[in-house]
Amino acid sequence: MKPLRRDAAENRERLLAAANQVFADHGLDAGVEEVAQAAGVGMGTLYRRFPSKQALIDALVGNLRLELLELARSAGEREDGSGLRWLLFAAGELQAAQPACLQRLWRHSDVEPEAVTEIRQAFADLLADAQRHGTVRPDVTSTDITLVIWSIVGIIDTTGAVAPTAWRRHLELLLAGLRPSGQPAAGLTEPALSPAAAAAITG
Amino acid sequence: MKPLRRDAAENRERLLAAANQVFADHGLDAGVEEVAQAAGVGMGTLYRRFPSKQALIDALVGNLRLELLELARSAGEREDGSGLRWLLFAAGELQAAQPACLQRLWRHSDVEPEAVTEIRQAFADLLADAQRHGTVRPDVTSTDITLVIWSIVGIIDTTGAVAPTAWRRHLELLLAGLRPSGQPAAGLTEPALSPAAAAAITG
DNA sequence: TCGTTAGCGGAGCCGTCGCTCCGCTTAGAT
DNA sequence: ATCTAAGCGGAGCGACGGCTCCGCTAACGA
Repeated sequence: MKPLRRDAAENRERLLAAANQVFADHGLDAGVEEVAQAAGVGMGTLYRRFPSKQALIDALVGNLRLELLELARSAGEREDGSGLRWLLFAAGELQAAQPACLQRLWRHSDVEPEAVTEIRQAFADLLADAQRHGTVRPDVTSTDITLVIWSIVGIIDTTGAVAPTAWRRHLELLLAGLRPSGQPAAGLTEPALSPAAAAAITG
Repeated sequence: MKPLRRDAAENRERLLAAANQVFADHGLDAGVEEVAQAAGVGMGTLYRRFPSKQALIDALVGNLRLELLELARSAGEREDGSGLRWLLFAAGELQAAQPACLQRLWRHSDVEPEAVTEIRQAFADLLADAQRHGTVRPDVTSTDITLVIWSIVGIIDTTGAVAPTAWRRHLELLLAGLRPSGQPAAGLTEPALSPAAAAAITG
């Protein structure tokens, strides 16, 4: 595998950035021509670098999965039981910042599969850790954490364009649901979604 | 507006049922021809009854909104503070049973808009009621309930095909997050999603 | 029973979008 | 400075999906 010519490598990066932007703005249904134009290159260039639109999307998904893996590893270094909460918020930030391929991120897709399993394992370990520290109620399982992630994805997908931080409020409430009996509810730091914003989405 | 001929009316119903089925199975991207075949009618019949694919979808959305309005009204009759919880579960059941146009249900769309506002008002009233009864913590606002609904939609959208009741577990945890400080956490009645099912979705 | 007309089916039209092809350009080695 | 092959752009091809059109059928009032 010879290294790419300098201009070609630069165009590749531009394409990825443009695709991220375009798909985030107009959804994955956006046309490839729009991506090429946003990157300032021709269709030929796009298809020389990525054999299909799907491959382009996969590249974005792969990058995102690797970034998430990074986060999962740093979360694992925390030993005080706060890693789970930290990782959930960090993952939320990442996803809210790059909402282009959210669905694909957590659905069956062959890119970087080992990253996904390692991330899942990290979440399981962090959950056990939190339960050991008494931060999370004992009847919660690791698939419940998966549900938490999926729900955040759904919230970002719905509200992201209008209220990019609304997912935090949702996550805070959800984490409150994971607290053991007897613990007082933590105050909510993220302000509630404004009714106007909600109306803008629901119509 | 003259009433439809008997066979025509029957075909209209068949089309709605078929569309619901097909869209639920293959998403809204499913072709109109598939819908027509599932209904056992020709394309002409479909387009005589519904001027566009969008109109067909809107009809489904409208029906769902009206059914939901029904539920919201019955929930309002409960005066013991349990209406909110009841309505959330009832709405979840309805949505899980008819996942065809879930996204459109709660997004800007001009069909039956007054139903949507009435439903939203009902949720707000039920929330106030629950807070008066001390079932829900006081710092929760009505847009938080909107977030709850959106998150359920997201969960059903993700897990519906593999685990049609997983959303209940999620809702139970979320409701636990709404409980005031000091109240013990209610036990979870819905079993956790199996790791195998989760893996089937995430890959 | 008979006539009228709403209703029916499905081949095909047309716009869209993913993708390819090929003649020109230019980075980078010698 | 020169050469060459990797890279480039964008017109255009083919497939697909929403929608239309028109000759035939049958519901239903008289």
